[in-house]
Amino acid sequence: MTDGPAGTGKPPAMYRKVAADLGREIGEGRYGSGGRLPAEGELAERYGVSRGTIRQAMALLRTEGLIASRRGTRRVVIGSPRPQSFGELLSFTRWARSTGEEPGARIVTVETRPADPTERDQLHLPAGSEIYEVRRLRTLSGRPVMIERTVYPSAVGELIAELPPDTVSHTVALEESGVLIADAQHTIDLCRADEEDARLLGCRPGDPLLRERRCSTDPAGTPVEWSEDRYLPETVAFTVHSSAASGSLARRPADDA
Amino acid sequence: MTDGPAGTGKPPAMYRKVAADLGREIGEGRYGSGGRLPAEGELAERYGVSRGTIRQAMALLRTEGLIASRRGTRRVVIGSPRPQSFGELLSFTRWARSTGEEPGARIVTVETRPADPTERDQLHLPAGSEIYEVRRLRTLSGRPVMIERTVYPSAVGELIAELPPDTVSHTVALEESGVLIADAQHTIDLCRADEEDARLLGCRPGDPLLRERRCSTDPAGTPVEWSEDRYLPETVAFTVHSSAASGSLARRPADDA
DNA sequence: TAGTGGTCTAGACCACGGC
DNA sequence: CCGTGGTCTAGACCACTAA
Repeated sequence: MTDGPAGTGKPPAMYRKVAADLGREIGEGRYGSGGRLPAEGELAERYGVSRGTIRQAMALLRTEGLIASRRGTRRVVIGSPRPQSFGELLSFTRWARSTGEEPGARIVTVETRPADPTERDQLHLPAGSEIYEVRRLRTLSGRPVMIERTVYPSAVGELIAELPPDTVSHTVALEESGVLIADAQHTIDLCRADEEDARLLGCRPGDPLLRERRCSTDPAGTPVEWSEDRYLPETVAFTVHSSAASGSLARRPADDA
Repeated sequence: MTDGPAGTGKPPAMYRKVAADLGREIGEGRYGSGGRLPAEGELAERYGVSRGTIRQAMALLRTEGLIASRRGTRRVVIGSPRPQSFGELLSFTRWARSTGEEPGARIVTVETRPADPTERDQLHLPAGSEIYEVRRLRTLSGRPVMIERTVYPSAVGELIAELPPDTVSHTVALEESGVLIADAQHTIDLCRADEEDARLLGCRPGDPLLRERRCSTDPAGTPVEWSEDRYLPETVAFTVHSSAASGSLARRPADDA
């Protein structure tokens, strides 16, 4: 919830502290659902900062879908704090732990091969580039829930290949190697289990799966991974906030890829 | 793409114009994929505005997933402009038209009844409140693709009930009545077709459908609609951008509701 | 009318990246 | 080292809401 940029040890900016405070207070119900927040000026005085800093904090809370605002009236609470940070979105492991489940991973295949056209496009790679592909079966408390098929550009893949085979969280391992993820573009739709999916997940070929495809980039805008995750239904749902002010969700015609 | 607050006739703010310009230029490939944008100072001079205004524009482009930024280097292009505005996300009709398809709607049922607990919770209604429920079959060029089940609080429902029965876009009609939507919270998962879904969509009961549930609020934070849309697979996918700076997407344990 | 958020300015200092 | 974006300040004026 309203946490700073992924695990960098920097002292957080003031506006992040303010946003975190307000987010916590909103979660505690201090303002009630639909209640009004203090005015910008009042908060500026309370924290001893300028109005601009308060407004930065408010902008954060707004993109998180916690508050709505218009000219003329105080800001209004419209949501609860996300229990989930960006890190927990990208890392199955972190997400599972935050829900109290025990995450697991079983490597199915690891290979290096030339990137196909889709992979080259997603990862911004020139023709003929080699990529690393890792397929894993992910489990929650021992129960299979998802097939993860991740493609890394070779520079990143080499880091992955050196990990101990029992490493549960590749994302966390990459962070510890200095590979941070700053942005991701996701596509969510429905697909059918193939023979391999069915064997590993314990369902039948052709059974429907919830699919999330994702391309993640580092702070410099360089693609770091391209992943396709296939979930058993009844295990996860995705939630999104969108607003007229920013709008990060879109619908699009069904896939072809 | 980078458009102003839903169809209000106000002259757009300067930072929105700058963002729209840059978004268009990015779409035209002027900076290339992975290319660098002009520096803040250069843009401030070019547009004759202060650095703060340019930074507001950049913040917009950033939440849209178009650019990445870090201290020390110029901003980098990481995406293409969304072909889809917030309006096209909320309105099936507008979305369909923007893709060149002909949207249709067939009313299945309209009723008023007391809100159930889930509906009261989503719409912030007190116990005993009446709601309007509208079920419609949505089509693309005559082909059934989605079942829409929308619940409105009575004040909004009364407006809907007065519409001509052949009104295709309820969302647009509401806007014209002054009911604007500013924020929405979405949940995307997979569900199974019931008897009614199957009959209307031309599939079999139990067949998998892609489900989007949505609660939309007006600029004051008041809930305006609570909708559950069930799409035939192979007709749509959802795309989301998320970033460490803001993060509007989350994963959550499967549903119960 | 008084209070509020939306927009914008013109500065300042700092942290980081790349040369 | 210099250029860049990140953070913050202290003002200003306006548009809108609610009393």
